[in-house]
Amino acid sequence: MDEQARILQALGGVNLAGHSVQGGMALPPPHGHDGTDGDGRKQDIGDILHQIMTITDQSLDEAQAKKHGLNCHRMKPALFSVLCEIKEKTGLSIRGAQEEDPPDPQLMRLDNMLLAEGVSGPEKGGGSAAAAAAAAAAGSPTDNSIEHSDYRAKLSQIRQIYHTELEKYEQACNEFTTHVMNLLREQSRTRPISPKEIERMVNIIHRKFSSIQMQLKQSTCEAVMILRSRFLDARRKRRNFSKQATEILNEYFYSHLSNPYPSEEAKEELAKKCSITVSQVRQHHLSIHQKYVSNWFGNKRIRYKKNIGKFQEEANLYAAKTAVTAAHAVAAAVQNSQTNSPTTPNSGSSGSFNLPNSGDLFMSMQNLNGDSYQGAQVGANVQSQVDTLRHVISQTAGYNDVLGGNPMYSPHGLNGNGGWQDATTPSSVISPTEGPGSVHSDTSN
DNA sequence: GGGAATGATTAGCT
DNA sequence: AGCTAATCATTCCC
Repeated sequence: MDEQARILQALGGVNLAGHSVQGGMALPPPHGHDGTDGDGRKQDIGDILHQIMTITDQSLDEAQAKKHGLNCHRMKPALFSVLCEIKEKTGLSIRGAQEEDPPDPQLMRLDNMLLAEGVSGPEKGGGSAAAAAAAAAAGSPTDNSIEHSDYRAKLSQIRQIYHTELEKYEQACNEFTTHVMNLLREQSRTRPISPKEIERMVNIIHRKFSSIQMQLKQSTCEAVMILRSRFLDARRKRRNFSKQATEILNEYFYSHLSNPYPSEEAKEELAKKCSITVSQVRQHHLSIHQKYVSNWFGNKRIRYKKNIGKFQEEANLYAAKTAVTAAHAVAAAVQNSQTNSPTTPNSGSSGSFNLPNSGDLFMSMQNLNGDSYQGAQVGANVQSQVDTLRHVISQTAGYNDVLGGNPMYSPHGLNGNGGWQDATTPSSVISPTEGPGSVHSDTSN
């Protein structure tokens, strides 16, 4: 500051102290001093300075004329360099404060969300399978897809608006920026403006515009959320599976009671069988139908475990149902085994039962489960078949002992440590050992 | 209308 | 990544 004043004083006796040069503040006209003619030159310089300082306050035409006049002034080069020097000194304090601000977390959140919702990202291919990833709405395929297309139409509407607006903003921003830059560059011939300053100004402009963009993004997000809650939060709007589907799932569940964890393939198969036949959309790597199945099994397991007593009847029902099939299959298998060599990995050769074709019983289990569960798992599957058979046998009475007496029977599907086993320990469901009739004696906790 | 049933979602765990 | 357990939200059924 002092220095600035000193320089100016030396130059023309005009005291600038306390005034920001770049601020473009108008100074009181210097001729307020007594116009002692002794210094025409001083007066002259004062005038020039004053003109420079107030150049931004004038109308364009006026300024243009003045500028021209200034540029032609003989003292201009000297004055200009001095001003540049001053500027350099004062400029130091200005810059350095805010260079690169870190990305705004809120903005990032908005961006992420827009991307996730498919608003800001690349256009999703019109392919039939593509767009629907987000929409995991339950329900029948038909109204599902109707809701879908409706949703997608609305979403793309939003998307379009968003993009045109964004483009508009960007364009406006660019226009404004170049305009300001031109202006500043133009002025920099008259008053000292460093490129850095121009850059700074551009940054300020960009920041302003991006805050406007943020508003756009925010309202877009809001719109999407509303849309979502209207349509897709039909995610929560559940719909019961068809009776048939539940039946199929229950069949699988109770016939695999000792290990009701369908493999991925089994899930897919089940989903297919349950006629949830919308296009296969991959979520993560799980088809949404598998997800339905997974949900179902998750719920089923937990609810069964929580209150086995309540499900007893159902268990019996399905066990009987499937066991009939099983029995047939076994019968056929026995016949076959006399001619064909057994093909299954004989895990444990459980008792007198040879179940070479057990895999056919429930949706070709060999393929479904054998692959991923292997070893012990195969044992578990065989086990489950045996469970079913035992159950039905005990119910139809008469054959209790064929299998019943075998104490090694308790399932060993996973292990003993608190997993599914504890709760399902079959004695409750299948209870041949408890003697006939006591099947239902098992009450809740 | 109200409770039971049930599909979906979530946090937390492994 | 898949599971359990708790919970939410809707539908079913009396």
